[in-house]
Amino acid sequence: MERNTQQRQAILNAFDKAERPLSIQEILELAQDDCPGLGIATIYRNIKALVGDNKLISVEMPGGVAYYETPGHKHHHHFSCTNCQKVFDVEKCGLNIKTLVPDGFTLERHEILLYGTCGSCSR
Amino acid sequence: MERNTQQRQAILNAFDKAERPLSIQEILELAQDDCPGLGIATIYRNIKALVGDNKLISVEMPGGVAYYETPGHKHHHHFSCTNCQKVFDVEKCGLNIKTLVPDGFTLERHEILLYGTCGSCSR
DNA sequence: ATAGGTGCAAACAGTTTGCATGTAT
DNA sequence: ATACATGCAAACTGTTTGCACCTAT
Repeated sequence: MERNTQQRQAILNAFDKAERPLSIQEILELAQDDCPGLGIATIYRNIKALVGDNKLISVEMPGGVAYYETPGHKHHHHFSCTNCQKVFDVEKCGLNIKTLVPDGFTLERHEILLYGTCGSCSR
Repeated sequence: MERNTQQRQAILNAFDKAERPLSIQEILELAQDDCPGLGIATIYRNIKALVGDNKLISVEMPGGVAYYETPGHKHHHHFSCTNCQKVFDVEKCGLNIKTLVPDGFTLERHEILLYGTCGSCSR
């Protein structure tokens, strides 16, 4: 992943436009606005390379759908709208997760998933 | 889902034996001990029916793999071992999740996923 | 006896890969 | 010029479905 192709630009631009975690399908649709004809295989290849380079982070949400977001945010979690299926960042954390870990287990990381309806869908 | 078939017995028995959330593949392997020749389609059909009847609950874990567990536990969360891939219940919760929800969003439920190594793999 | 369940194989959906062509350097 | 990236189509993997046969009731 070294060249600066139109396709790769369009993919990164999708994240700038959206400002929230995106699924593969969402990335495809947004990036095709900039780059018609962009193929799904190119999305998968670029996303995999970008995740490998730590230029994107994957957020695996239930339902078997992976979302991706740009790194550099501070520690945060995710809210999944059960109506529109969009995923949003939740900036706060501050919970004492360590109290949950069973004896003998070693905690590496944690994820908190919130489900409900987002601002637009709650109205 | 009304009949009490050998296959269905073997599937439910797998959960009794395991006492932890199981993936489709884990269910298949355990249930085939009791019922050789059991087909994967039967697992999917039974699991879907049992979840529909609230006789099983699905726990969607990252990586696109769904786990299933018996209901009736109190509110709890899950620990996923990054070494052996097994999923364990975490009985405690008691965190104040509501403080995380953004303004205008409506929270329906939450899931906390812990990742690390389990008791056996930490040794 | 018969409605519902099973196993197999085919169908599907999402993801990955091989290959000839295109393009950024 | 050339090595890397793309688009297409084929291959794969996990899940679902159609259908003839089987079995619990």
